[in-house]
Amino acid sequence: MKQTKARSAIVSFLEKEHVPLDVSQINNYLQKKHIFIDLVTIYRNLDLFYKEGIIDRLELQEGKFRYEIKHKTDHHHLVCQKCGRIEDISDCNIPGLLEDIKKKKGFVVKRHS
Amino acid sequence: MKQTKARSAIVSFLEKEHVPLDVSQINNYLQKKHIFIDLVTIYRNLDLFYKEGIIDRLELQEGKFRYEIKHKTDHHHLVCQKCGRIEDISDCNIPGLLEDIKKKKGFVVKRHS
DNA sequence: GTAAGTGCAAACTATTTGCATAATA
DNA sequence: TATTATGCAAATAGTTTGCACTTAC
Repeated sequence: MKQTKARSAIVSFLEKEHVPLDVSQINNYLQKKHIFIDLVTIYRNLDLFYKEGIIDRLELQEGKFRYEIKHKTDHHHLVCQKCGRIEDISDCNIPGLLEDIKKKKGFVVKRHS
Repeated sequence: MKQTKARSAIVSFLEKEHVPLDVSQINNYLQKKHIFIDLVTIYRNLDLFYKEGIIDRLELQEGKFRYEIKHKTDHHHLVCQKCGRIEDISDCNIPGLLEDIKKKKGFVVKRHS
């Protein structure tokens, strides 16, 4: 993977923010910083980062994807219905649940949301 | 809410199937049964059913919504990466988790996925 | 009869693809 | 220089809206 202006800018924005961002938020931020990157390039790089396991991609019932730098610890998101604020929760005993699922349902969970 | 051919057909299909269906699956089924309902009408009725609490709406990381008749018991979905089969899991102690979230984070969970 | 539902056309949002040009290693 | 990345245009998928016509109650 080559290092480019587009990639550095996108990754460092995702690292700075700690909430899941959608493509238009990323685009607006870059424009404000006078870093001009085509929307298509943003999409392509987010796909790449996602496939490489650098970022997570999630849906929060909005009909679009959001992206965030992969945390060390697994977690989920709380979204305030009034102000849209997003917070993390990380103590849901996911590993125990995944083990249960494997035993009871025979599914090995590769990814969840 | 008035009873119409479109609504009966959509609800009875959702009741018959027990997996979350997307709009094109619903549309294909209706066409096969020679029940001709505009896509827009399907969308409008699914929105209505969702707002009325008759059905659930979920996203399974596909970039689109799926709908299913609201179960009595809360549950989540296992999606097979190879064949796309969807199964339910219902024993994840969600009520306990929601109680924890209220205490620890101050969020009252109205809806989750 | 009147309010609510539907179809059709068109718009809109999110995302993807093709191809020629440009930049990285 | 060879490969990979980017920009621009255009296409596609999913969903929503406006408006005139139709149907349920």
